[in-house]
Amino acid sequence: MTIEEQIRNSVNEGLLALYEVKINDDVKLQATTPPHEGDLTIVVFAFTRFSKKSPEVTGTEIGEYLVKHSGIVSGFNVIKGFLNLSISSSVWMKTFLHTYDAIRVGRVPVWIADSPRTVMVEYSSPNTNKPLHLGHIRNILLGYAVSEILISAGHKVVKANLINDRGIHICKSMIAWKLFGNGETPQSSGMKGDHLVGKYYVKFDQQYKDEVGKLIAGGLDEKEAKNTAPIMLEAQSMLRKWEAGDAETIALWKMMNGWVYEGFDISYKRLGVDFDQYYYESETYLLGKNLVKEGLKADTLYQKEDGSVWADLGEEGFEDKVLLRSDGTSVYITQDLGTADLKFQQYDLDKSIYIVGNEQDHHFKVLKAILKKLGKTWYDRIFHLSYGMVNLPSGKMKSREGTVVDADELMDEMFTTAKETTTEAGKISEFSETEANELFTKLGMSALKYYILKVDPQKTMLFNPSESIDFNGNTGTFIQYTYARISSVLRKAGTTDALQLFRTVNVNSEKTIEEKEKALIKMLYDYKRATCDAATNLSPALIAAYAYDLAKSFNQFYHECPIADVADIPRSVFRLQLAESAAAQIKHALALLGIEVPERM
RNA sequence: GGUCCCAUAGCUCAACCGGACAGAGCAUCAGUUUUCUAAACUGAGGGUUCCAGGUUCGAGUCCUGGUGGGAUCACCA
Repeated sequence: MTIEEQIRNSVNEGLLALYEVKINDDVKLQATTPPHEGDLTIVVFAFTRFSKKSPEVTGTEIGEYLVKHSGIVSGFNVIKGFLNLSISSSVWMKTFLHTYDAIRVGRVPVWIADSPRTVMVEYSSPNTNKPLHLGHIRNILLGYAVSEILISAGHKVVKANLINDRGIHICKSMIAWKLFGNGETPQSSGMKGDHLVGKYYVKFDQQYKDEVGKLIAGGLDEKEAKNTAPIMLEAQSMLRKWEAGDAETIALWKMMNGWVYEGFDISYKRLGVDFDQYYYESETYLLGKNLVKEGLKADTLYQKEDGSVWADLGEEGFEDKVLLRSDGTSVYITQDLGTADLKFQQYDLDKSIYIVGNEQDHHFKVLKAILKKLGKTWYDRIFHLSYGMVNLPSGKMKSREGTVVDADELMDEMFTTAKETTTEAGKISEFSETEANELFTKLGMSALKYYILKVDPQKTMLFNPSESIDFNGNTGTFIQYTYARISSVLRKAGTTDALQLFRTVNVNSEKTIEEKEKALIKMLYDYKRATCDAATNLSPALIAAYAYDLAKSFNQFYHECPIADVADIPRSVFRLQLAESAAAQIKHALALLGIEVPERM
């Protein structure tokens, strides 16, 4: 039973004994805020209606009861309606020893869900016509971290990537390459495949603008010019050929997509993320059509005279939505209906999470409404994890204005900055080149990942390229530094005869503990709450906040308390165990965010 | 225009289910190293939580109305 549960039970008993009431809702418990003395605080306003006494008197009565009967409360004070409880230090010691028992054998105690679920997390989901950018990075890091958090809570997670590998936008880069590429390949140009294809996507846009401009100058109105520009007509013709299975077009498509996948794989590997299941839209885009046909047969959808098929969403408060064009082809949402269904056919999913930007909020509401209409009982298990955009100081990233922050370039820059900063610090002179490069990668990626993941997913965030990303303060690097520091202490203690027994000796739970030691124990204890909150809210930001608080708490402890001191072996044993626990939890928390720790830096 | 989201220190972000004097980091200023890694630690200054009402013992948080910003409402994806 946790400390909180014990307190709650005792309070309930106390209310029964003192005022003869049984309350149904949970007792409000919170950590005592610093200026006040105590560990946990109960807000007693809610109980005054039972006691018929002032908040102060009520608090005092409950406090007295808890000291007498709970077995873990050593003292209390009441300020206004707040009952501040001090928990016996032996209770804190016992929680720590319990934690350390697990850590000693390589397990970090985290929150585990009562019943494990099967969850799909779809993330990344790129188009195959351009390289990944900063927006994708937020998506990918969120998807990976959310998956890892759910896995650590005991759930079975399928990491999925739905690749948008077909459609008019893919044909645009294909036609531009065909017209202007002169057979250029990643090998011949030395360009990463996704960047090469992206180059032709840009080329298409330039050429298209050019042609539209000339047509307008030649007397056409804008709409007409846009519809009749030769390169656009060629792209459309290419899409028709693709859909008809034209061998030459398919070959070109396969070749160029292959380049893109090679490029993406490199980026994914650098980001340290992986997938269990790939879906390709070229293979799933027709599935939705069948659902629509069934819906039409069942009369849950309707057809207009021109042949187009619609969903009536009046009841849901939305406009009607077209699902099949009058020419019988499917639209974007139709494909999504199909893949949503496929996911549930393939896996027995309790939850299907989509990591997709908040610009698609409306799309997902409509998607669920249509699935409901089609009689898919699982429609409610779909969850859109809607995250905010990443903006620049100048505003939105725009590919046409060239303000997009490229993922690979950004990672390069992070590496370089890590290298410069580390070289300046001058602590790694004995590192081999390979070791040094590994370290720069760990530090650079950590700075980037933490910077993005510490922000509440839901919120729009700002990225300032000129200020780049910090390595001091509330950063991934700071947390890694704390880990490396602990490693250093443990390493040295491990080679000292008198101290190395910290790994085998047991600490007496009746030992007195100092303020910073207790603060650290409380932080360590808090990890279960943090992992619980992160898993239930699907928020890596909560893990980031925890990791930072833990690191800060350790640094304060480190500053004030000698850890490895041969003059006081029993004390050092305890502190080394504390340090080892902090290191293990930091490592675990960062791993949930996809961040690796260095042993030295 | 309809719908949805957002607004907290100069800047970037916190604040669990409505709880105490709204917290960190960066930046600014002042300190700490013969001692376990100073990428650290300690301290100072910095706030009408966009505005106006309301609910409540208590509101940054909930409700109503404004202001400002963003997204979305295609036989685009």
